Amino acid sequence: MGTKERKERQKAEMREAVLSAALRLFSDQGYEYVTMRKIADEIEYSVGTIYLYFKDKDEIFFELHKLGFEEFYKRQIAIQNVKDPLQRLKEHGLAYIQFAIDQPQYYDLMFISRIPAKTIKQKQNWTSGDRTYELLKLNIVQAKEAGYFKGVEVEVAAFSLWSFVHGISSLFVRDRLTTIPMESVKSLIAGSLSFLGRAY
Amino acid sequence: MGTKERKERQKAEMREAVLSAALRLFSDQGYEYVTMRKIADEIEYSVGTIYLYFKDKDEIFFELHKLGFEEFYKRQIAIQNVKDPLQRLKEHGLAYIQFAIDQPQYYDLMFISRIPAKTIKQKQNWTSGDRTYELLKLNIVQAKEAGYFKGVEVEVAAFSLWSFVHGISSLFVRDRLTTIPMESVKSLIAGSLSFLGRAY
Amino acid sequence: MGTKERKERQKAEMREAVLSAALRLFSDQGYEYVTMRKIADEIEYSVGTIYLYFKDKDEIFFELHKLGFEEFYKRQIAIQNVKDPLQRLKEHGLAYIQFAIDQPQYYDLMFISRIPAKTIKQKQNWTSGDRTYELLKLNIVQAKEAGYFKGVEVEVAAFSLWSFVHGISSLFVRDRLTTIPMESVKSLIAGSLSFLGRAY
Amino acid sequence: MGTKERKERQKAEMREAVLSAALRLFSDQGYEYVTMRKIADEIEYSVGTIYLYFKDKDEIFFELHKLGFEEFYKRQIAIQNVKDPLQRLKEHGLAYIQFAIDQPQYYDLMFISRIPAKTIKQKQNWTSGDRTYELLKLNIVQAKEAGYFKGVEVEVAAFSLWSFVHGISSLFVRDRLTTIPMESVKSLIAGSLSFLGRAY
DNA sequence: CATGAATGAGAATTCATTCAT
DNA sequence: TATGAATGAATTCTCATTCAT
Repeated sequence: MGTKERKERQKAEMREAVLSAALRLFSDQGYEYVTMRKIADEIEYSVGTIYLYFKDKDEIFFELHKLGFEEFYKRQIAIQNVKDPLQRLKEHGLAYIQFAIDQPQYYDLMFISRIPAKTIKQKQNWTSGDRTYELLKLNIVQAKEAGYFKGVEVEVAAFSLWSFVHGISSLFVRDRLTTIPMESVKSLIAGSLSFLGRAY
Repeated sequence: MGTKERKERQKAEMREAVLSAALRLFSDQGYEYVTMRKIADEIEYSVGTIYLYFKDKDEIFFELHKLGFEEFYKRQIAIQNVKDPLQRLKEHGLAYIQFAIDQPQYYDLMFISRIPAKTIKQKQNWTSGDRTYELLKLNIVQAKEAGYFKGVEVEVAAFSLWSFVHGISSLFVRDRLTTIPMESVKSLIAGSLSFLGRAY
Repeated sequence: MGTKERKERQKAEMREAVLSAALRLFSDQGYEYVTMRKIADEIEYSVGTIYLYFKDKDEIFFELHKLGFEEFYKRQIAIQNVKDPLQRLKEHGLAYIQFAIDQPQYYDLMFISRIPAKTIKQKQNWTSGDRTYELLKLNIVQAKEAGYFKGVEVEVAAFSLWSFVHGISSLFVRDRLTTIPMESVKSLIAGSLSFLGRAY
Repeated sequence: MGTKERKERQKAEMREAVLSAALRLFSDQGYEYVTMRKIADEIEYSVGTIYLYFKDKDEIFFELHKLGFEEFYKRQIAIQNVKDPLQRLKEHGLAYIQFAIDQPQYYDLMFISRIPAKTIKQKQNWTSGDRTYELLKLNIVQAKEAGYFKGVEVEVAAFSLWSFVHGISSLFVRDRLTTIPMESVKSLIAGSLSFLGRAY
């Protein structure tokens, strides 16, 4: 019977609808502004219905967290097929920032926002964060083998690169670049990345 | 009679007590989770008492904002007497990060947190932020005159440096460095700064 | 299925319950002393529940205002089919006072109480008040045509009659007639009206 | 020693200052708007000081009540020396309305406002109100003896006259006469009184 | 006499969550 | 599955009143 499957698909669709509404609201007005009622209004269901799909408000945000990290890690993996180690490293950084540009709400949620303390289970996500960091270090090691990063410890290089892209991303996501004309932000970012390249 | 003076001192102390409790809570739990009651409990006074010293919740956060930027700018200014342009630039970055390390709660409030939209008066503070950015650019121009940053636009360099120190600071402030043993964080930061120096 | 209808009826009943509790309290204790909690206690629901039916406290009082004026105007209209102009005028006055006697709480709300300044929309209600006044003047004009009110300006007559019935009504509504035995109040009022009739 | 006297005078002056500030605020924005702090600000003393002169907020309004009735009764008495009974009666009504015009805050407080239930002692004031009513009836009796009010019971006539002047006064005090151009209010009132005179 | 500091009680309003239908 | 009704707990803020100085 496909009935079961259909039901599951419907269930999944409903969950997605809730999540995307929550993410939209979150990004529009900030975490504190998202109320269950607003999510319900957004998807045109009653408040109670949401509780059929999610245990509580926290679960919604935990799920968003998870989805964000999945999408994020997927992009990181996609980079790994680039052959040249240095090129791969650059693409890595670009992909990181591109994620922040494409999905600022997720970036905010994942790397900037304070998440309700209750959610300890996040361990799981951080694993995902850690995986990314390990990937970065791996790429640096390989770049070193190819002759780059002479005299720089792997840890130091990894931390530097991460800080750099996170700095750019969070300034972007939190609109701290209002001083700078929006049109030139992209070229500015590109410039910054190549400037950093001088240190390799 | 020093009566009047004493009273004023007491008044100032009370304001300070409220502010420091608020800052502590704010940084622990985020703006939206700090309630007047929590602040009152923290200082062991009744809620109403806070209203004798601050008009409303916003005023407390506005005041913290202001104090933070004052301290921040003071540190920036202190650097300017360093003669060598490159050295000055390095100290500039170090001072920025040092502020985040010494005053993580302020750094959070000033550069990471979403601030209540109401507070428009903040212009004043952002001016302070802008002043700092102008200072950074000035220092870069002077470093260029001394032969550094060849082939790098001032804007690009400024943005890169700012992103870098902000990245480091916010990873530190938001405890994203738990992976890394706390003892080595300092040397890691130093290493990073000198790594970036290779790009000048 | 009458389910929908029943629900709507229930909703209407709840609104009515809130309104009637509010009116009762309002008239007992005055607008400023009626709190949402008191209304809630009165109807034995939680405070929050009231907000499911009314946007805020003001809306409750605005609604009462509206209902009061509707009932009031309905009574005025009913009089208009009396043929004889003088008789009509007398009935007009009687109906006015009768409304105050039947619905002292509404009368209080509509013609005596100070109403929250916010409620500007009241225009709508005052229009209703104005309509009544216009009706009164019309009736006087017609009574004049029938030979009454000789040598008295319409405006003066209208104001006099209005003052008179309002005076009676508000003394009654605000219990200023305690001196007078309640049984004889009615005949007193009747006597007053016929006394005034001598002036026509 | 005049010391004691001076002290008492000062005390009386202070009480007066509080009372007049309270009355001013009361008339500006309504009873509920008068807070102890606002009274204190108005007289430029601290809140606590008021409690040295008045037991609590109620006492202030009770006192105002009393003063109002004293002034009111004084005016009524002043009329009594008019010889002609009818003329005296007319002056009586005029004086009543004039009081409402001169002291709308007092009139409001005394004859319209709901007073906090606590204040039961008001008996005392009502005595004053009663005295006035007795005076009115006395004047009517004397007017009857002079041939007026033929066929009208004293009670009815008294109630009618009182209702009439109270109606006028309260419409005036509560600004229900906005429809009517303020300039013509006075002549309107005069007209009304003489209109009523036709019924004597 | 005068005050400034402090507070408890209470105001309107919001919201996550539950539950009978 | 979906909902609408209901609520308790929490929020910010106000105010009459007390009291040590």
